[in-house]
Amino acid sequence: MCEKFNCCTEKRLRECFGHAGGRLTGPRRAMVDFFHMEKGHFTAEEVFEKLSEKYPGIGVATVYRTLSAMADFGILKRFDFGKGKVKYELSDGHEGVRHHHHLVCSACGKILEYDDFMDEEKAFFNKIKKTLSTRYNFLIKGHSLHFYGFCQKCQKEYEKAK
Amino acid sequence: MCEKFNCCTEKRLRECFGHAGGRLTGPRRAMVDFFHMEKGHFTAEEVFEKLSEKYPGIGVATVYRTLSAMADFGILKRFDFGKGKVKYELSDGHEGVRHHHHLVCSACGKILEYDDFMDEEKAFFNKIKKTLSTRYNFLIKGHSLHFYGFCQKCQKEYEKAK
DNA sequence: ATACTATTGATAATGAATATCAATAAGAGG
DNA sequence: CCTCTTATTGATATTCATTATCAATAGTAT
Ligand SMILES: [Zn+2]
Ligand SMILES: [Zn+2]
Ligand SMILES: [Zn+2]
Ligand SMILES: [Zn+2]
Repeated sequence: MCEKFNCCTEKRLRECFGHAGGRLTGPRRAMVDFFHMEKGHFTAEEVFEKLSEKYPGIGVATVYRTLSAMADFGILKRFDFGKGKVKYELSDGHEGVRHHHHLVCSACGKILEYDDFMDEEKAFFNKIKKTLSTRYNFLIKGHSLHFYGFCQKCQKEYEKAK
Repeated sequence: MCEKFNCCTEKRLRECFGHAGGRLTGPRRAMVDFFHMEKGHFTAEEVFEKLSEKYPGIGVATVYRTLSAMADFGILKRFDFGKGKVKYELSDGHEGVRHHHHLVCSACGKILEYDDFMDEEKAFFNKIKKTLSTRYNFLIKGHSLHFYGFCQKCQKEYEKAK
């Protein structure tokens, strides 16, 4: 199962789940597999529904719990685009996942990814981080950036409404 | 009341509230005043509590409705740092409010503001926006950027836990 | 002042996320 | 492989922020 993904070894997964003796259960393996196979951004509800097909009987609570654990540990990245539902995606560093940001449609909620300008961004943000850390006595662990607006499909409606 | 703030004239406020004949009511004036006087970031609940002192009897529903209207129109800026509660603050362009971003403490939720590097940021983001708009057919209306990590007070506890 | 109707506020309802807890199953040890 | 211990599961109840409902109220035009 998870051994297929050398980005998430069994050892790493055991660390992830429970700081003292986390068990590698069926539901947890299924969740890990899900995010390694299906690329994209999912709400807890979506994970529950899609996963139920392959893993019937899984409970909603387990999905929420496992998502939290994986996000806290760093395997998943948590997003909150302000639509009431939190979304998760495989974090940077996994096979085939590069650091990227999102274009979020305010109308239909569609999410586009981009990874252009990442070198320039890195240079800029590193400089910022260094200064802010010392100036505000703040230990920076990460950043969140996204652009919001309207996707191609929703632009016409927006122009009409305005 | 609101006429005190030439950044939000009565005309502008009437536009804000209801696209056809928005009435300038007591609660609405009170909300506008609140955000012009108290600088900072507030949840709906906080606005309700603090405002209740000066405007007894105001209802929660009205607070939520008015916050949404003001944010949709652009007087307020809406934040969602993923703590379950949405926060609002007076948007850029109001007297004494400059474009800025936030350092959010993952432990205690404290929010620090910074407006350093805004010229460089503007240059960088403008370039990005132009490219992304055409490349992804996306109409960009704004961006959201924040750094998360640990404030001075919470850094020790974090190091201990890790 | 009168009438018309947008708005209010008390309250019910929604819905995402979390807590509860008996039943289950992972893993250790024999 | 079997047994025991206990972390984890999943059905369910619960929380809590936000939204919907609707009769009463209050802006505003005449
Ligand atoms: Zn769209
Ligand atoms: Zn993504
Ligand atoms: Zn803190
Ligand atoms: Zn701010």
